[in-house]
Amino acid sequence: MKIKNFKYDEVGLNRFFGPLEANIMEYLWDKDEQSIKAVQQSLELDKPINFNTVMTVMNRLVEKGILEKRSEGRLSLFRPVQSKEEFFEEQSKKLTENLLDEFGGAVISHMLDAMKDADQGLIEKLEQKIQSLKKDKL
Amino acid sequence: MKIKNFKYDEVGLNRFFGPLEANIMEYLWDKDEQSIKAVQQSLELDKPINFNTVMTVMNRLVEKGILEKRSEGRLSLFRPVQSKEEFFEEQSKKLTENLLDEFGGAVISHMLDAMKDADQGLIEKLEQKIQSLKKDKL
DNA sequence: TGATTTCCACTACAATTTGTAGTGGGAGGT
DNA sequence: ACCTCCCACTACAAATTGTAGTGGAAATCA
Repeated sequence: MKIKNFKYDEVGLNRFFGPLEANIMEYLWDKDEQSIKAVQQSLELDKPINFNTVMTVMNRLVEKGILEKRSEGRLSLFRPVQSKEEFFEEQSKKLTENLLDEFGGAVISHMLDAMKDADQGLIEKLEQKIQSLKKDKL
Repeated sequence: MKIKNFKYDEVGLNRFFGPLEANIMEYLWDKDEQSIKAVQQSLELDKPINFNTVMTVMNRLVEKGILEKRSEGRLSLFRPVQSKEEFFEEQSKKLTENLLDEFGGAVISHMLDAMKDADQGLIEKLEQKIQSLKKDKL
């Protein structure tokens, strides 16, 4: 099932997940494979959270293909299918492709506008990339 | 309220709206200010759609700040706040900024990768943009 | 062994979003 | 006075996300 939405008005993981989901993913990406209890106890440090609530959301993340579930005896252990880096890599790639498909050249303009005030090095890098791309085309 | 989500697995207006909302917006962007009845009758050509259904969704679009509502006697007329071009311009801009904020340079790489297989004209355009950017910096 | 604790499955409910549609009221025409 | 048209208000359904109860099975403890 994977990710379906990119939220404008959130930041980081919250762009892709609900707030509780995001906290769970954050923890699991930090700690790798963990039990529900471990996750729940960690979240509990912040504010009270029911064990069953955490369990339900984690199981839903499994259904969505975000987490993997493994049984160790009667204990269930959960782990992200992708690393955080892989996840962000994939999402940024998909979003970029989606944006280019949908809006084409306008995205390029916006991108350069946004970069103009910012990173000069990025523009250099971009230029080099373009040069090498042009060479490939010949 | 405005737009909150960008949907990966849809296309065009359906990335920003539900399917009925999208049809309504499509029609209003084509025809400008229209009554509910006019919209409903147009949609009806495709498949049966209840007048009240169209009305409810249009009123919600007003609440979201997408449409403007005006009363002409006892008739209500609706019109998009932005032109379709303005809308896409704003969304692509916001999304691009969001993407750069969130993922930085990775987006540039993905962009170039995506472009490589595709649009040669886009690369030219990009190069020109960079040239003019570099001039501005001097 | 019997009681208690731990962990999980199953189930259910609430809020939000989007599509759907009924009821009823007021305005205008016949 | 009646009928039609348009709208306001209300309600319900599916999906998504957060929340949590009940109960069963396994492990632990007395």
